[in-house]
Amino acid sequence: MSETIPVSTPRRQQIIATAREILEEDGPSALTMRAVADRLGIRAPSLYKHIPDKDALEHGLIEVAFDELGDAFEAARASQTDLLVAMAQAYRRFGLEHPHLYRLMTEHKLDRSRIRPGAEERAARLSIASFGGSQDTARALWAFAHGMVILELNERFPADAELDLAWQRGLAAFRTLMEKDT
Amino acid sequence: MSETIPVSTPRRQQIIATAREILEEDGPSALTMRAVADRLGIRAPSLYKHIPDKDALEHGLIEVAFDELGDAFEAARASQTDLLVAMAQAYRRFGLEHPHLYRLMTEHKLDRSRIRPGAEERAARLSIASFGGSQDTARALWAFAHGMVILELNERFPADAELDLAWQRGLAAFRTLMEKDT
DNA sequence: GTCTATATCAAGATAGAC
DNA sequence: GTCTATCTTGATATAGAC
Repeated sequence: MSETIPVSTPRRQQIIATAREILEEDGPSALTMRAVADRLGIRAPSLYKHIPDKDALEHGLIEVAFDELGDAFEAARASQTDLLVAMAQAYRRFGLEHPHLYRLMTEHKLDRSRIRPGAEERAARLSIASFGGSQDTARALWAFAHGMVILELNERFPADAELDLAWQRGLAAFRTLMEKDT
Repeated sequence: MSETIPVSTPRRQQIIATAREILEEDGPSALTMRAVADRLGIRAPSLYKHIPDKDALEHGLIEVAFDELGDAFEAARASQTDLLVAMAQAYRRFGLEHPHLYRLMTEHKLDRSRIRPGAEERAARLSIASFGGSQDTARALWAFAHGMVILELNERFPADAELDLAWQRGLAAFRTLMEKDT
């Protein structure tokens, strides 16, 4: 017999915000129910009156992340600089400024039934709609951007690699392609 | 007072091979010292006579993975088809055929002091030397390939996405660029 | 909505005997 | 080289009182 827990309450939002602080500051291994409770000044079991389980907590974080990435994309679209460059910069900046959050939202399969419908779609739509390329090209471009961000986060490029230049080369490649695309 | 354990013994290789089976079959959460020992018919503590700790075991797996990826690149270079396409196919195939191994070797920072010097370099050298592009372009291309593989493994593309086409678009983009490169 | 107490589980690793 | 026994740690989650 499982209790029904409302999806959105102030306390729940507070728990997710606290979880986010811990994740961003100390990484995923520090994100435990106990750590969240400690920071809120309560005991871990009390959390379960507000949120069903840890998985729900993580999906709450993913939801927030998609919302903020969407916000970043909207701001980039409004900027006056080259659109492709502006969107790429927004994406890269988000990843570098929120590495643990970025990993959380990209490193695993996503159970879309556990996040608010539309959260992911909005970010995807904003990123794709800006370009003239085909869907296939948009997917390839996303793969490039994700690869650049995650390999940088994982420190896989040589320490002296000029990643700004690698971004430029990649974007130049796709720009050429999209001008030829539908 | 720590015991010195030889880096390469038959038993050690056997342990790593067993660990690989478990990782590939059942994923990282199944890869425990106990599971490895069970499959070998011994007790977990006995493993520590042959390998220092679990981290060493994982780095042994990463080493094997780089060696095999290097082999795949060599085979691709010898093929008669378009080089860029052949290398990309080899990379993608490796990732899809060994998803857990691929994740293990790419998802984290790499402590290069714990793998055999040259293992990573060989794979990198084989992949880069084939192209005429700049280093920056090579890095962008790697990011594209990694992004395509890991997003496919994480099922992030729509189920009906035609990933062959996305690969084609991305490779076409980089090909155009490299023809203009140094 | 919070608490205490507890169930449950599982991991990596060491000591010391044989 | 393998064993048994054990240490140490830490996690998610539930029951039931207040």
